[in-house]
Amino acid sequence: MASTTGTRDRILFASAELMRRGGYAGTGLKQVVTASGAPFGSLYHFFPGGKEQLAEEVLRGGGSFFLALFEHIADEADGDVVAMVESFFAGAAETVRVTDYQDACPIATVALEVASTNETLRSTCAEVFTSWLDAATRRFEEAGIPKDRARLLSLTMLSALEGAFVLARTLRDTSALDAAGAAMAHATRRALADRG
Amino acid sequence: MASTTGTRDRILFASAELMRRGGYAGTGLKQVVTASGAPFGSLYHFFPGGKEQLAEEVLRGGGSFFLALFEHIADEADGDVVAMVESFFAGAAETVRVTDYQDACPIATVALEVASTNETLRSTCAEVFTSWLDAATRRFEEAGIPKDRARLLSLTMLSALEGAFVLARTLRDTSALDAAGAAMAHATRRALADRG
DNA sequence: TGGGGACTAGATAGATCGCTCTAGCAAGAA
DNA sequence: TTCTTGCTAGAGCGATCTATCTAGTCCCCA
Repeated sequence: MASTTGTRDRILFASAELMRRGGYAGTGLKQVVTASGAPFGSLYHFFPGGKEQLAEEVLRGGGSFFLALFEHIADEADGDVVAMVESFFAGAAETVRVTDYQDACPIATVALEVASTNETLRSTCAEVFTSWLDAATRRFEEAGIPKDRARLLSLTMLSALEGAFVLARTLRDTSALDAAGAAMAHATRRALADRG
Repeated sequence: MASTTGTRDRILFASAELMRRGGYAGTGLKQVVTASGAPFGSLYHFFPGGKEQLAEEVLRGGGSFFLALFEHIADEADGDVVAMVESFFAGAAETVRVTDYQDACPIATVALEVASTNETLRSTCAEVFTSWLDAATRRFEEAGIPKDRARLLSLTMLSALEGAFVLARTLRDTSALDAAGAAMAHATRRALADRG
């Protein structure tokens, strides 16, 4: 049924936006039903596991979306991993600006909040981050960078991206993303130059 | 009065720990009084502005502490900014490990959470981040790196640190901090080599 | 046409939230 | 002593939280 999927998706979409911006504890289920226009009963019909299940699906959904975005940018760069990195950071900066410094990483806000307080959600976030790291590592390896080096480069790149998101949202300024992007492009260039 | 200051500080200390780990919305005032052992009445005696004032002081306190830590490490490195960067990331990784992946950046969890939901606390976080960036920029400049370049390097370094904290806490693994630290040490070396 | 599953709708429970209030205690000042 | 000030102590307010529960509606299919 079309409306069935619609309601469930509207709940997920609204939750994703609210949690990405305000965190897990900061997002109330009342807010979710109001923002999504869905009836309260539907929330527990589609997500019998309650708020935690809802958050889990939001995290996985955001993870898949971001992964797909990365793969798309990587495909477009067509093997040029330096261009890929530059394009990825530039796109991130653009998104942050366009959304008035509200939308950055889909899971980081929740990830930090639940890391010490909710083991289920922490491990979900860990899986998502790992899927991103695996994707980036694969692209770097395909460009000829040795496996270990590619992994370190991916860790560094994702760290720089996540941290720049924190600074950008807080300072309302994308210069951290610009600086981090330039530095990561150079690190990638160096890794390419070092390859055998 | 000694006990006066003691109670106030105990409230601040307990709040700092709880908010650093669980965020602003995720930390209840009941939790704070329980953890600190302070009576509820004292909380509003010392912090008449309520939870928001408490958070503001927690953020500023954490900011000062972290700044002092950075300055201490910078002093110990005695002008060698590469050693300073390496020592800073290594110390961060050590702290994260020792606290079982609970204590990393004192303000990042709250910063992400309030960036879009509480303008007062967002700007407090912005001031703290700016104070750190200023301190780092000054150290890089003193090592002979031109002002603009020093600023970009500081932005990149803080981004990498904050993001590596996110990954470390979520993945329960400090390899992001190790990778980011090595990359930032190299970026610093390069900035030094480029100087006039 | 009638039965059944999917979904809507919202009242309500029970706990917890931030916060206010009053009362009392301890110690220095007059 | 007596008064004042700073702090302790916790009951309790109204609001909001997550979650449950019962009814009712809709539509497909037999």
